[in-house]
This record gives sequence, C-alpha cells and structure tokens, in this order.
Amino acid sequence: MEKEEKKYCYRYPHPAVTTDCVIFGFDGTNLKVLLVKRGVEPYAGCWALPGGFLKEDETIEECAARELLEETNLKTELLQQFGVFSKPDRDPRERVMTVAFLALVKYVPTIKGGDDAKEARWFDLDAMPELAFDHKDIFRAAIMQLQRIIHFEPIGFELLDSKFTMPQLQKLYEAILGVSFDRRNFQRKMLGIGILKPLKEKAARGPHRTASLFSFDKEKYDLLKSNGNFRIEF
Amino acid sequence: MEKEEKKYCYRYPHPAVTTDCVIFGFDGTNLKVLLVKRGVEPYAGCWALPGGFLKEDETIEECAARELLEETNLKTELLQQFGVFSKPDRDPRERVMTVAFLALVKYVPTIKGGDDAKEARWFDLDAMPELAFDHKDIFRAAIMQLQRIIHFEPIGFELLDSKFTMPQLQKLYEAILGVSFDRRNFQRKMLGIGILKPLKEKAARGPHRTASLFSFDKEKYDLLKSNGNFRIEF
DNA sequence: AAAATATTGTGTATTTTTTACACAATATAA
DNA sequence: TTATATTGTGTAAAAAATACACAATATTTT
Repeated sequence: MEKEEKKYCYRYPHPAVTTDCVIFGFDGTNLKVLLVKRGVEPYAGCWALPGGFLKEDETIEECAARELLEETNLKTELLQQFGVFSKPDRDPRERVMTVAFLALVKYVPTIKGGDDAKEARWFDLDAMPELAFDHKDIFRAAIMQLQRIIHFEPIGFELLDSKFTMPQLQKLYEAILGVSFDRRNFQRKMLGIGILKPLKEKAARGPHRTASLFSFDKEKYDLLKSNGNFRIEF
Repeated sequence: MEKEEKKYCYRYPHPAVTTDCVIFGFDGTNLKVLLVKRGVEPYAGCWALPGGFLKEDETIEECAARELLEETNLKTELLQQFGVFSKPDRDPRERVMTVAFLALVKYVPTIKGGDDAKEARWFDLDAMPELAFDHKDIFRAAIMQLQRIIHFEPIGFELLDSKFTMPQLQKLYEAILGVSFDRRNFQRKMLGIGILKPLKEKAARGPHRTASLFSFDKEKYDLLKSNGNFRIEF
C-alpha cells in the first residue's frame, strides 16, 4: 500500500469525499431499499449503500448521479442530498467524509449490477442486513428525510408507474409514513390537491372490481409549486 | 506558494473541506444575518459567511461550532447542516467543498470579532452586501431552510430572549415567513400548541398598554417532540 | 393634570376542513 | 353460478381556521 504513488499533495489534511445513495423503490406493496454487496475490503461481502468517490471535476450531485448509474443502471426520478456524515474514523482506510443522497426510482425487480459485477438487490425495510461503515445511520436518516419531504414533494409519482390507481398511491403513502388512512378521505384529499389527472382506463388486477387509473398532472404541479402552494398535510 | 511544504499526500485528488455558517439573529423587529469581512485574498475586504477549514480529527458539526465561536464569540442555540456546495471552481485557490450550516443565536448588537480581528456585523436581509465565493447561493438556500424548519422546530425560542411577549413572537414569525397574521388567531394557535408558559410579569416598552411575558416550556416541547406531535401549521 | 397616542387583551360567529362511517358494484377464481 | 375481494361513492358531525371590534392602559404631549 505504501508503495503506491501518492501524487496529490496538499499543505493541510484533506478528507476523501464520497457520495452514498439510499435508493427507494416501491413494488406495489412494500417500500424497498437497494443495496450492493461489497467486493473488496474493507467490509468485503457486506451489504452497503451504493456510492463512490468524488472525481476532480464533478459536483457532489454529479458524483451521486454517476455512481448510481454505474452501480445500478437505474434512472433516478429524484436525487437529493440530505446530510453529511463525517466521523473521522468511519472508514478504516483513511478519513472519508460522505454526502448522503436520497434517490427515488421506479421499481424493477432485478437490478443489473455495475461494471465491477457487484451483486445488487432490493431489501424490505424491515429485513435489512447488517450494513458496512456507518451506513445504518445514513439509512435511518434517509427514512426520516423521506417522511419529511413527502409533505413538500409529490414523491408518489416518482415511485409509481406513470399510470396508477388510487389504492396504489394510498398504499405507498401508508408504507412511507407507517400509518393507515381512510380510503374515502385519502382520495378526497389527493383529488383536492389538483395534481391528479383521472384517466378513462381501468386496471384489472384480481378477483374484484376494477380500479380506475390516474396520472400525474405535471403542469398543474409546476404551477402550484411556483406559487409556493404545494403542500400535503396528513 | 509552490515553496510551501506539502506534506499531506494521497493517491487520488481530495477536495479541501470547509464549513460556512449562515447565522440568524432577531433584534425585535428585523431578522438579521451575521457576516465577517475577509482579511485575506481571495475576496479580501469582501463580506462573507463565517467559516473555515475542517480539521483532521473533528466532525463537520464540530468544525462549524468551532469556527462560529472563533469568529463571532457567539453561543449557538441551534446549529444544523443544510447543504453541500461543491462546484469545482467555487474557490479560485484550489478545489474547496463547503458544508453549509444554519445557526440561530440570541441577538447582541455588537459582535466581538475573532482572533484574527476580523470585522463582524449584522445585516438586514434586504440590505446585504456583495458576498465572497458562492455565499449568495448559500445564503438563499439558508433562508429557504429556515422557512422550512419553522414548521418543525420551535425556532422562536432560539432567537428570542428567554422571556418574550406574544407580539415579539409574532413579529419574528412574520419576519421569517414574510407574511402577516391576525393577532388574535396567532395567539390562539401558539397557546394551543402548549409549549408557552405564561409568566406573571409584564414588559413595559412604550406609550401603550403593557404586554405579558411568556417563556418556552421545554419539558412540554420535548414530550411533544418525542411523541412526534410537534408541528406548526400556518 | 388632562388628553392624545399607540399598542395590548380579549370573544364570538362564520366558514372551511377533517373525520367517521356503510353499502352497492364488479372482476376474477372456485 | 356463486363466492370473494376490493373498488366506487356521499353525508353528517366535529374540529379548526378565519374574520372581525372595542375596551384597557402605559407613556408622551399639551
């Protein structure tokens, strides 16, 4: 290790900087998180949040987007930083500070891992494995962030298919907030916000009455957002 | 410059890391921000957010608290990170990434500058000077963060004296949110939350009727907070 | 000493929003 | 054909938000 060429030199100590992404997906019933299995030490074989080192000419946002694509081949619907984790000894190799990102993606069951053929898969929130580094702390902070931003961002539409039923939307909100809503009141509230477009189509999915489909009305959302009038209270 | 000893060497490029604090105070009428005048290049003589470089063995939070104390001699009532600013060219010297903090302090008119005798003073939000680096962006993000957290944190009590009147509290909320409230409805809402202790004392301050004083009931607040029931809607 | 001024304390009626709640319709599976 | 599970739909009651006005009082001015 000491033999490696060290060509980046500074007068003062600089930490290494990484991004780590907590990627949420929704399979229709459960909220899930995407983890990758580490191939190298430290924590080889351990599950971890996807992430990697900041490059010289990219912003922290560009780094997160690049790493996420490289490791999971997923397109993000929302990617937002929510915290810096900087305990000096959080990485045994050297000082590494990480900027944590919350990512929302449309769920696809099987993830094609990254270039380095890392295994990647979804975990239910209540069946998470041990995580490398301080990733458990980052994960916990991400859940709280998700519960916070649900009031200010239409995150349902990032996580659901472009056409979805009201019960699907409700299940998603219930999964994120860990509560349950009255079906009729939930629907009234959502429609009242004015960013749902009712479609003519229906979605048949089982031995019961068919649910109608909706889509996200992005124009109306952008209008509300720009007027500062978008807010969902529960 | 090139003659300086460069003793911290790495295999890959590492950015320098700083913290910058957007420090808010309230003088009873206006919300204010504390700025320091830079003594050295780059941007010598220019106003900037107080901040400085991360040391080897401190977390980013410890760095922010240390820098804030060193540069302003103020005790913070609330200190919370809200964003990373990382454009590769934001500092002309070298790559410097900054973690931005929001700080709330009890207002004192005159600030005793830091060790390096930097000038430090309060500015009204609508009379800010030009700022160094990308500090204008950081400042704007801080205002938005403040407007966001006012719904989840009792920030009035961080910014006001330990005893305060209802009109003072109202003026503060109005200053932060940029709106005005009906006096009676504001009082009813605030008292309804249940974290205000009415005091026997009164505060005489002018040619008019005296206002009663209140204090913050931290015990009740902690109780509400731990039950997840603290939220102020406007 | 009296009057003027500015600001505080206080309550109610109206509107809006939230909550609680039940039964008929229908797509599939048995 | 029947059973099953889930959807669509409306109303009444409770709670919360809003709009609004006048009497009280500490200081300053006359």
